[in-house]
Order: sequence, then C-alpha cells, then structure tokens
Amino acid sequence: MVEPKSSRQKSKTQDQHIYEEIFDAILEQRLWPGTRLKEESLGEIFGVSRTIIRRTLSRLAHERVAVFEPNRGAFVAEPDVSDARQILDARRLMELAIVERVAARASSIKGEFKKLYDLIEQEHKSSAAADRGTAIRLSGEFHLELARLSGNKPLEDFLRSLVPQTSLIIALYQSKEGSSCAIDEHSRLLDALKLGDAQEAKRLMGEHLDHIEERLALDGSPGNRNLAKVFGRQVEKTGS
Amino acid sequence: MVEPKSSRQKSKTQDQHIYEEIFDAILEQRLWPGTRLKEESLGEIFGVSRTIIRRTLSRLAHERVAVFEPNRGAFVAEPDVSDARQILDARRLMELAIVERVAARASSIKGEFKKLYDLIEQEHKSSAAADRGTAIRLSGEFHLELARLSGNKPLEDFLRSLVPQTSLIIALYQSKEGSSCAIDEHSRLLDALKLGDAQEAKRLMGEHLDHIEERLALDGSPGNRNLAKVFGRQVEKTGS
DNA sequence: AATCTATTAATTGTATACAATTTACTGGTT
DNA sequence: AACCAGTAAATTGTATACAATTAATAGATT
Repeated sequence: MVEPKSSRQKSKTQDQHIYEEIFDAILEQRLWPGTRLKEESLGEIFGVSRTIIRRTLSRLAHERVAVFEPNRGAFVAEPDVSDARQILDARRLMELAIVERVAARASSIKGEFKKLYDLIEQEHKSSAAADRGTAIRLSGEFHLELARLSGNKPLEDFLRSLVPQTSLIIALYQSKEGSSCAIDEHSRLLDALKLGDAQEAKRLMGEHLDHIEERLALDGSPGNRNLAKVFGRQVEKTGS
Repeated sequence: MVEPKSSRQKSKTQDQHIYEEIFDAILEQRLWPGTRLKEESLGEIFGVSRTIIRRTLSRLAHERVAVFEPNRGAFVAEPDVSDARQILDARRLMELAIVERVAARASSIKGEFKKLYDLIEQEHKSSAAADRGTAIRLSGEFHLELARLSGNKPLEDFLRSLVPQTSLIIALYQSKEGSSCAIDEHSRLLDALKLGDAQEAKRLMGEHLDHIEERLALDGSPGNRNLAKVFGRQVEKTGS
C-alpha cells in the first residue's frame, strides 16, 4: 500500500487545515472582530465548495469565535464588555485548573516539556523581530500546549475556544501596548511546573492573567477603547 | 406585521428542536452509547434533508456527545474509562465553579430560583411515577439551569456538553441502581444557594457528585460493568 | 440634493445529484 | 459448514442547483 488515502480521507485534514488557517489568523489578529466571512470567497481561497467552508464556519461559531447572523452570514465575533468579562473569568478558572493538573503530572510527563520550551524560544525570536502577530499566536499556542499536558481533553477543548476569544477581546479592548513581559512569565511558570510546584505555578498563572487583564479597558470608558472599535467596523479582509 | 417569520427563519428553531430531541433522548437514555445515527432516517423522522441533520450531528459531535467515524457515519459516543474520568473531573470543576458564582449572585437573582424549584418538584413526581428516564433528564436540566444562573455563558455552554456526556457514562458504567437521593440533594443545595452560602453549597455539590461517581464502576473490573456494554453493541434505535 | 421606492444583483439557506466508500449479499471453493 | 471473492445495495461526503433573503442600485419624488 503506497497511497491508501483517498481524496475523501484527506477531507478531515483538509477541514483541519482551513480551520487552523482561520484560527491562526484570528490569533495573530490579522482577522479583526466583525470581519465578514463570506462563504464563496473563502471557498475560492481554499479551493473547496461552500459545503466545506460552511462546516468550518459552523465549528468556529460553536466555539464562539465566529457568529452567524441569520441570512447575513458569518462574522468574526465581537465580544462586548459583558461577554469579555465572562470569557476572562472562564479562562482564569480553566488556566488555574490546567496548571494544577500539569503540576500534579509533572513527574510522569517530564519528556513532554520540550515543546513548551521551544515555543518560548520562538516567542523570544518573534518578539525580537518585532513580529507581533506571530508572538501573540505563539503565546496562545503555549497555553494550548499546557492544556494538552493537563491530560484532560474536555478542558483542553474548552480552552481552545477561550484562547482565540481572548485574542478578540485584546484586539477590541487593549488600551496599553503589550510589553513583552509575558515571555518571562511563561518561562517562570514553566520552571515551577517542572518542579511540580502547583501552588507557585498557580500564583504565577494568576499574575500572568492579571497582567493581560490590566492592559484592557473593560470599564466602558470610551476614552480607553481601541479607536478602531470606536470609529466603526473594519475593512473586509476576506474579499477575493 | 402578523407573520413576519418566513419558512427560513424557522430554520434556527427547527435546528434547535431536532438538537433538543436527540439531546433529551440521550439524557433519558433512550439513545444508547454506540447507537448509529443514520442521516437519512433522522431526516425522514424530522422531515428535513440530510443537510440539516448533518449540521445537528456536527454540533453533537463537537460537544462529544456523538462521534463521526469517517465514511461510516455518526454514532452516539461511547466514552471509555479514561474519557469518563476526564469528563467527570471537568464536570466537578465546572459545577463547583458554577455553584460558587450562583451563590455570589444569589441576592440579585432572587426571582430566578423558581424554575429550579419547579424542576425539583417535577423530579419528585417523575420519581414517584417510576419514570426513570424523565427523572434523569430533569436532573440534568436542573444542573443546566443552575449553570444559566451562574451568569457565565461560556461555563454554561461547556456544562451543556458535559451533562449529556455524564449521562452516557452512567449508561455505560453504572453498577448499582441509582437511589433517589439525588432529589433531596438538589433541594438542600438550592436552599444553601438561596442563602448565598457558597461554602456549604460547594460542599453539597461535591457530595452530590461523589454519590454519582460512587455508583459507577470505573475501575475496569468487568464484573461491575453494565452487561449491555460487556456483551456488545445495542440494537439500533434509529432505523425507520 | 436628499429621501424614498422599485428593481436588480449578490448572498445565504436548503435540497438534491452524484461520486466515493462501506456494508450486505450471492455464489463458489476448500 | 466455514470461508473467501466479487458484485449489488446502502450510506456517507462533496459539489451544485435553486429558493429565500438581504444588500446595492437606479430612478422618481419632494
């Protein structure tokens, strides 16, 4: 058997690929909240019919990263302040639970920490190269890899929807420019995890999330809001 | 405007209806783990094309209540022991967090507790009538209503996938028959919540979940497993 | 010129047609 | 009788066609 995979069995990986492209675009903030996701345009871009695109959009909608407006199509989600608070609350709950579980398993997954160190290194590089988009995405991937190491798939899946949603929140509400402190925070967190120090790891994760939230203006004072959001919708980035 | 809704705007509620029918069938354990969900059959039952059914199945698959096997179709999920442990772990985390949040908001949502009392009453009735399926479903709805009152939609959505998954776990691994203690537990939990006593409410919820887990045989000893699971797949319940 | 209305174009929502694959069945072989 | 191959039927996976709706445009009216 040289090529056992038919054109149809590619479908799942094909699906996954399209999903990840959009996912990454949101993480890297190339795809802005409110951006229209036109089905035919996306179909042309990825060389598939609307059927496939529609399934991908449906998945994104289920993860609350996209929203379907009836008869108007799909758009990148625009979480309002209330949504944002709920998402960040849920994320904190998840991240602390994940860190706790990773710390508890630390001794039995020693070999699995390598990818986390690699991600941190890549983050450093992207940050040094002032490649903000990539740096943000890698930061998200760090958290997702942590979730994977928790050994709890439901928690991992849930975080997979919260991470891009956080990205949208940052796009909409970040007032101060993000200093690159996050990288060192990841490093220190990982050190604590490797030692299985759940208490310290949770403390560091809590602080890490505090720092992310501190940079946001969720108090509703328009002065701090992202100008793009204040002055209206973005240009479509999906058109052919 | 007498009838502003077109045939297409029914679609969303139509979708929701089909989803809930299957969801309830799983909660009530009329739909057994491993049952095949044939697209055309379901389409005939609900009077829609495979397109709609496929979307519903896709949603169920995303919630891990159903599973797609490539080129073979969708089946009701059959969580293995490892899956079960992760699901129950995640569910405990969620339920405790939810209870905490409901307790914190207790004073500002006083009027919203009515539905919970109604559900408990219905549970009593179904239990008295020996209507086990309905009783189980109502128990699930109690937890979902609680999640709604947490005021955190992401957490609510996540629990909405964990509750039917728990139902599947119970179907597969419950060894001892469930005594009706759960009802009183719901009552006492609700009393604590109404008072805003988070500590006590969490304690009660923890015990409640302990009791559910105690009745399961997740240790892998086949002697305690559900016979239906041991001796193989169930009869299809989906055929026309 | 601005606003409203009618018409056209663009887009989504659903059903259906067809291709790829799996499952069931039949007949033959050991 | 059990087992295997080959064929037919059933089922899924994808693309496409068409209907319903929304958005865009042009023309008329104030």
